[in-house]
Amino acid sequence: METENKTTEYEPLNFIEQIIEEHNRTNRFNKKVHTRFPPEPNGYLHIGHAKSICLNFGLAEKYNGLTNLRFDDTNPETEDVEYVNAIEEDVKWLGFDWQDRKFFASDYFEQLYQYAVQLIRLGKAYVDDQTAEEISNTRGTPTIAGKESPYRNRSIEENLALFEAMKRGEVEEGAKVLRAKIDMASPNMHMRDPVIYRIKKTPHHRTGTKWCIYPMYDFAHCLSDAIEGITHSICTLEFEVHRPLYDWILDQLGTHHPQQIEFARLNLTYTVMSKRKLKILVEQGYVNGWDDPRMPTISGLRRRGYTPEAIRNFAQKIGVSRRDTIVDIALLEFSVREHLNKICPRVMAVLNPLKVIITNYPENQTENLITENNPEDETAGNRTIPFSREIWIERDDFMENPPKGYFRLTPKGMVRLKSAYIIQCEEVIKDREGNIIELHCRYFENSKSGNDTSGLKVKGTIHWVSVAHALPIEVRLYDRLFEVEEPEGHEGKEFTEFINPNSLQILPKCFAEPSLAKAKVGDKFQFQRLGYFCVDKDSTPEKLVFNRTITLKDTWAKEQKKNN
RNA sequence: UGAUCACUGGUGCAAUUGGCAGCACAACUGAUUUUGGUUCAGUAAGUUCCUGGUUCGAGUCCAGGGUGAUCAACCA
Repeated sequence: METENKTTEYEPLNFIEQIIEEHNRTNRFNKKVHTRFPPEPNGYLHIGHAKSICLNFGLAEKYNGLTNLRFDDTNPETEDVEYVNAIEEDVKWLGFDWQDRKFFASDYFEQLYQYAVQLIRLGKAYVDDQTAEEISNTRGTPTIAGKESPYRNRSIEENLALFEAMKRGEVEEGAKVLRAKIDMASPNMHMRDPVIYRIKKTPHHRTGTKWCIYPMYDFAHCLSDAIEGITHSICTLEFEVHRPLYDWILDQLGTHHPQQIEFARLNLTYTVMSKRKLKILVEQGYVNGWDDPRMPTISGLRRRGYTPEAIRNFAQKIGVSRRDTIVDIALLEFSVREHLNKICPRVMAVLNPLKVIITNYPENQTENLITENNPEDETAGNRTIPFSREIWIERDDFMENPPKGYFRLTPKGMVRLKSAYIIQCEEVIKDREGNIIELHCRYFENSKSGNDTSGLKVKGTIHWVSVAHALPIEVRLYDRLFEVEEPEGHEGKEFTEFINPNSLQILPKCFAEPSLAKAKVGDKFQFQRLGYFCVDKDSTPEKLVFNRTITLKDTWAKEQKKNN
């Protein structure tokens, strides 16, 4: 019984929040927090971006600030509106709102140009006529200083005239660039007179052919942040070595000066995350598009049946730090299960059907049995399910020679049909090859769920679907896309060599209870005892297609695996 | 052989900033259960990378070492 004061509420802050609170203490940004999420519209967002989105919007929310959505569209060769739209949809779906603050770096091309002119006037930038190769060759290495360009000391007037000519399109692509004049001997390669403008005579998806010079990331990003009044410019660790340049440009130009803060990008076991590798998966046909449910893209996760809440909770749980780490995908899976368990109605569906004939049940009788929709949610209510003489059960739920501890159906064994009766297996019917094709069972009329006077005690309860009322459905089972925890970085081996050949299993002939007939694309259910499933967009009026989002935890399967 | 940044149970993050190393996931027991789910109770798991220093006291500060990551596109 020590001092109780230890338990006074103290919410630990992550390192970014600590920085923000320090800024607030010292009044660096007038106690304001204004972040931004700055994707380049050249690909689809993935779960790693989700971490960044949750961070940026979450921080602003916590400190009563704002977050801008800004497309970093300074390279017309790779960017497209298609991506702009997809990105907006994904951010919205995750539950974040940038209100009227959707911006584009291309909105600032004129201002950025003026800033570049100002830099030239300050004698801090020059036009270089060297080729890309020459620039590269004279940059030096981390241990050897670079060589100054022969064009480095042109007069301000000449630089101004040349840059103007570049802007007017009078210079060939690649013939000249604008470089910041910093220090060719800097131990930081990014400070060795970085290129800040290059000529590209490619139409831009928003500005068309108005511009033929485009700012480089380092020049455009810091100034876009400054223009928007960003306070905390949060980016990933690889930009850490860019920070001196970020600061240098803003210092020279004397603008508003946000604080760049770097954090470690998300890595997940059994997953690849780089845009380049995801692109390979799509383009080489390892998956069926960017929204394939096996992809770690936001659109893939959405189609797979993940919820925004699950992803946000996941982002919360993994935290944020500056260490290069790899998060166990089990944590993501835990997050979906946790949320889906709360919200999903329970239904019955049989994936690998085995027919059971209840020999002592009247031939043309149908009973409507009552069952609860969700034991986790009292308000979810009940529904009825039809029961009749012939039912489908899961093939796995019957074993002729069961291992110890198996408590489903066995020859002469008894089992409870969920929300229905206890049955006993009396006869196993096989075909000529010895495959089990049918089970003959009897049921105990007085064992009806909710009204059981049989006194029978059974260990197992299994799910079932009435044959006469069954709704045929297609089910797609997904497993991890890779067979190893870390598919990347194996010497002499491509990450594609680790692809799990069984990551997708299509079951075209499954049966669901009839209540599912009115399910719509995106609807989510727990198929009792099997997992969480959602209706895929490939569904047709004739046939619903379900994606398995994630299995239920299965301690029995785990035990069996161990015993193998 | 350069610069910068990181090292805390298997994994990811904490430790009220110098005061008894804790949470979650994963793992393992058991109870409950008409889902082998959920829930509940519990167990195990750490030389806080190493060595030294400062201090009454170091995961935290200092020095040296080790390991890892990042950086040499007219990509972002």
